[in-house]
Amino acid sequence: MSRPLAVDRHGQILQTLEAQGSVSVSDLAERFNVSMETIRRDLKLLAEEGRLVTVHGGAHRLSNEPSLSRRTIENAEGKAAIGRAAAELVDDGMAILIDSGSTTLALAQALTNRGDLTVLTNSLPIGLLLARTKTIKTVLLGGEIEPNDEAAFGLDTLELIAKYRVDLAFIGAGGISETGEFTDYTRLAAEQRARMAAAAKATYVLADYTKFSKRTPVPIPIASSIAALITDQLPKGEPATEAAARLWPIRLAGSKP
Amino acid sequence: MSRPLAVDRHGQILQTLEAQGSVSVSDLAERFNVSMETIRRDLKLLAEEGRLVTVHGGAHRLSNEPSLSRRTIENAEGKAAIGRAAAELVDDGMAILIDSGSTTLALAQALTNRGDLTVLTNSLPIGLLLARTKTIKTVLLGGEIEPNDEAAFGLDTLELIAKYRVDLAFIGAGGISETGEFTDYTRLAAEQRARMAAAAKATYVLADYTKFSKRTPVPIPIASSIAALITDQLPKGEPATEAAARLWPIRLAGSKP
DNA sequence: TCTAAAAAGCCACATAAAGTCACATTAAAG
DNA sequence: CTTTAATGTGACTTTATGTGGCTTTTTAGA
Repeated sequence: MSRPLAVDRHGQILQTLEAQGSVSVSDLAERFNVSMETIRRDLKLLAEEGRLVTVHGGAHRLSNEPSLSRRTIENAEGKAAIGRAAAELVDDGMAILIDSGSTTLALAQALTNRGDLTVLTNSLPIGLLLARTKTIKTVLLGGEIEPNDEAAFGLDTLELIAKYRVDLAFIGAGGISETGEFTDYTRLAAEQRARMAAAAKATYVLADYTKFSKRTPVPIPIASSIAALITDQLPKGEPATEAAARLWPIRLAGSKP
Repeated sequence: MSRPLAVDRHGQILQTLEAQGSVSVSDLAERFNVSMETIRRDLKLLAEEGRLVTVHGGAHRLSNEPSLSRRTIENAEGKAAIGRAAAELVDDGMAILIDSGSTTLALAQALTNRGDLTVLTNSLPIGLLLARTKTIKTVLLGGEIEPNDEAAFGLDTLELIAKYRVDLAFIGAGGISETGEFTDYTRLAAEQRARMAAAAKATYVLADYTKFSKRTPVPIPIASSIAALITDQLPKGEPATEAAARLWPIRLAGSKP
């Protein structure tokens, strides 16, 4: 008795996955008239090839598509406006430093059609994005990668930052405290952002309006002054809003280009 | 007794393949009234001509859609096999170093379902891929990004490499010389790969068969010895093949260790 | 929140289909 | 009539799949 080709099954599994987003082991077993074990072996194989990810009970397609990672960003429009506003501050020939984060990623996207720039970043998505332009010289500040940020943090990163001097630094923040200070989730991240600021002649903080209502534990110890906070809107009623306005110059990014 | 022409059979096999995407050995044997062995010989021949790819039980046409990211990768199947073979050398708890390149990316893909590993890499796609697993601790060896490799090279990278010691290093190569040495495109890349090897207790070179016919200008000055060259097949007639086989132990991916 | 049943996963083993290789056979070519 | 290329055959190896026992995860109910 001849046996149906396993590759056909694999192809159809991937095709189904493409259409439906996810598949279950039991459905596939029934559909192809094979045992669940066989389907599991198929999925395991395809997962090893990086064509899907297995989950309990089945598999789903990998969410590597840039559309998805962008789709999940909170307040994407506001962040894009901030990114465009920040990009206007960057002149040709400058060396700049871009911190990790979704807001700073928007800045990087606004810079992709530029040339003659040197950009230092600890963010993998930003580094990859800018390197692909082939016109922007990109330096990745390496170190241990924090999976949630998809960026490098740690001793190595701090040492690398110390080796460079840039014209501008664009840093993010985890939140803004009632006293108007920028705060972060961890001591390390806060220190690293402070060092980034110290390596630049001028530092801009990029934070969209959602940050005004977020409280994170560690203040970022910024020694030098901040050139400005760039944000999209100032929420009224938040104590952080007025306190920050007293401490730093604020630039409001125009929403539409 | 007259015998039907083999070329006619070959043509019809390819035609069927074009229409159906895949064919099985047993179907073809029945259809042409020849033995399975004959069909296998046909498929093997056509596969060597690059007109189809054989799979267990039959064959399928190549130009399908091998996923968006790996579409442009030459000899993706061979590289995937090398990646899987290399992944078998990695035990839980190890710290390993993975060089940039499409072959080493295949290794990273084969490692995505693993945990309890520390991986150092200078490649952005590899770093991003492994960081997203959230189970593999990833360290990005930063530096200036080479757009074509999407990986970091340079003084910073060299200094970072020097700070680490790993169990295994997996490095790529631009080509293999007539004397069996591994070669690279630039002096810097060659030096960096040598330093990677020096940071590891054991070093494996991953190079698929296409490298045996590529000549690049700079030999990689590997001081310590190479544990093995992992490749998918050894092209006959290439002077590099025999020379390399005399210099290094060779592991063929797909065969047993 | 805890607990037990159900579902899913994993592993080792069994088996049949598929593959490989050496050698025999046969048709075509010289 | 020999030589050669293609094909078939049979022994053996490898691969794919199924099965059953056991563990892990999920779900539902107390």
